[in-house]
Formats: sequence, structure tokens, C-alpha cells
Amino acid sequence: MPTTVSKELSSTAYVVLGLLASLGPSTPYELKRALADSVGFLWPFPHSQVYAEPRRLADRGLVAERRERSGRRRRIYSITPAGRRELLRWLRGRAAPAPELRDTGLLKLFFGTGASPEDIRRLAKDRYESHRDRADGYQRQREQVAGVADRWQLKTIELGLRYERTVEQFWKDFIEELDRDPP
Amino acid sequence: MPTTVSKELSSTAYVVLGLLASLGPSTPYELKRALADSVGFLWPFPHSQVYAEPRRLADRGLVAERRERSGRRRRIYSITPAGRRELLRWLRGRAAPAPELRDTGLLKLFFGTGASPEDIRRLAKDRYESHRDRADGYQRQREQVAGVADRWQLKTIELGLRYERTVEQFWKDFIEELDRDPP
DNA sequence: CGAATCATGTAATGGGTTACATGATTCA
DNA sequence: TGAATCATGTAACCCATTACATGATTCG
Repeated sequence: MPTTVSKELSSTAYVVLGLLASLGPSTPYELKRALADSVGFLWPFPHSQVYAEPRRLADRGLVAERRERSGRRRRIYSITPAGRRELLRWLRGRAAPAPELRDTGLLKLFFGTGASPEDIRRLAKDRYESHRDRADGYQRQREQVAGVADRWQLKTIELGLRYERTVEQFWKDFIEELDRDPP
Repeated sequence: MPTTVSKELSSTAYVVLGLLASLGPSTPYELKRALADSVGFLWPFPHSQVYAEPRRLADRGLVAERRERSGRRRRIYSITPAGRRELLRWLRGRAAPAPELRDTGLLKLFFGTGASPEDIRRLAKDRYESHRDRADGYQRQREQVAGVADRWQLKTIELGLRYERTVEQFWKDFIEELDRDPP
């Protein structure tokens, strides 16, 4: 059971480590819940991962696994000292280059010459509404957690909000441009 | 060799289809080049994929493969009528929900309570510069391709630019906030 | 008490990333 | 002509997604 870290862990792994560090010992299901109403908006993953990832981390000695003694015998994971060290090391290290946009709506626009003007218009409208709704969602979320979340977490929500508003505005402007200057 | 599409293709697949549709018959390496200076900023993938993906598409009958007769016998791919139909179908369909942020810098900020104030400051500075440089890159790219790219492609670059400026501004504001109100 | 829904997990598949490898060309 | 760099490809591994499955609980 080597505690040496062969290569950089996945971001999902750090999410799990981070959650375990702040929640204390947790079952996979508790991780899933915590994910849903905290980092989930930033780094979501399906619930199968909250079973797989802690197991991988346990193999590296970064979390410890024990079982309930009672009926269900659920697995309970807790972060180890080595896990805390690794989390901190990651936190202090340089962030990987920011990801590209990877927005399928934009991708469609890029190949838009193949589509009809109505298709483009539908796409724009669809994207506009979708980002507007998400921005509204962030705004509500920010109000809801204003009391409980810490300063840094609030900041991340703020960037989410700014991002969605930017994209919303982009599609809005684009629609108006289409009206002024139809293709 | 069934031309029926069992399930939705990956976005990477549509990038390849779209490129083949606009470039005409191409070798994997030509695809790689085209990717690098067009959609690459939107949907990048490593060059191993420009070999793997056309093969997958060929299995579905969406592209045709032939080999050079000369020395290298390189593979040359071209989009088939079925491929064009599929590309168009995708273009006209609803876009998948926009992706989450998935920004590792933001992720570190989220777990920032574990780090020291200096760590946070370093992170902010690093992210600020990185997004600023990328925004500058988009601006140059927009000027360079202003003549050749079509209207929709220019639009996608514009969103890239707006996005990067938004994030740049976020980290800039954040740094100033840290100065005003140190943690 | 029966049906939803929540809770809890495993299996299979496939795509993406990384690493490995080796021809060709260019150009100092 | 030798060293970079470009061109071209394959292999292996890992992780994420999807689908499958079945206990528990709630609640009408």
C-alpha cells in the first residue's frame, strides 16, 4: 500500500478529498448529497463515481475505508494524513491550464453554414434561454447559501453567475444582430 | 456496414464530420492541421483522435476511407451522403445542455479554506494572467481570420473572447478585493 | 399495504489522454 | 550531414458515462 503518488490525480479525486476533509468520515451516499448542493455546479459527476473514486484513493492510501458493523455494512471513508498532505500540495500547486469552452451550442454555430437561417435562430434562442435560466439559478443559489458558505465558495458562485450572464448576453446580442442583419 | 446510427455520436465525431464536409477528402494529418487553426480553440483533442475517430465513423458508414496508391499509403477520408445527413440532423437538433465550468482554478478556490492567504493570492494572480493571455490570443486570432472565416465562425471567436475577458476581470476584481480586505 | 421514490451499489462500454515509436524533411 | 522538427501512426490505461439491479422508506 504505497502512499507515494505516482502521477497527478484527477480533479474528481481532489473533489472527493476536499469533501472528505470538510465533512469528516462519510459514506458514498453522503458524498453524493454533499456534492449535489456544493461543488456539484462546478465539477459534477455521476453517482457511480462516488463509489469508484474513494476506492481508488484507498488504494493509494489517501483515504481509509471501514465498514459499518450494523446491518447495511456500508463503507465509510475518511481522509488520512497522507490524503491531507496531497490535498494541500495540490491546492498550493499551479492550476492546470484553464479548459476550453467545449460548448456544443457554440460548436453548432461554428458549423452553421451547413444549416438554414431558421436553424441558427432556433439555436440562438434555445441557448439564450438555457443560459439565462442557469444564471437565474446561480443567483438564487447565492442567496440561499449566503449565510452558510464561506467566502471562497461564494466567490466561485459569483464567477459562475458572471459566466452565465456573459453567455446569455452574447446570444441575446446575436439574436438582435440576426434581426438587424438577416443571413 | 450499417448506416443506421445507434446512439448519439460524440462531439469529437461531429467536429471531424464538419471538417471533412468543409475541407473535402483529407488525411488525418490534414484534419489535425485544420483543427489546430479553426475549431481547435473550441473543441480540442489530441492527434491520436484524428486517427481513431475517422475509423469509427467509417465503421458507421458516415465517412469513406481509401488509401494512397503511392509510397506512404496514407488513409484519405471523405464524408459520405449518410455522413452529411447525420451532420445536418445534429446541426438542427437541440444542443445538449451547456457544460459546467470545470475550471481547476475555481475548484482550488472552492477548497481555499485549506490554503494560506498567500496561496490564494498566488492562485488569483496566476489565473488572472493566464486568462488575460488567452483573451489577447483570441483578439489576435480574430484579426487574423477576419477576412477568411465566415460570419458564424467569427461569432464563436467573439464569445471566446468575451468569456476570457469575463474571467480575467473576475480574478482582477478578486485580487483588488483581497488587497482591500485581506483574509 | 402497495407504489413511488430514495438509497445503494456493480458491470460494461467506449472515448480520451498519455506514452511509445519511427519515417520524412528541413536547414544550419 | 547531422540535428531538429514535422509527419504519421499504434498501444495501453484510466476514467466517465450508462445501464442494470435491488434494498429501504415514505406516504397515500
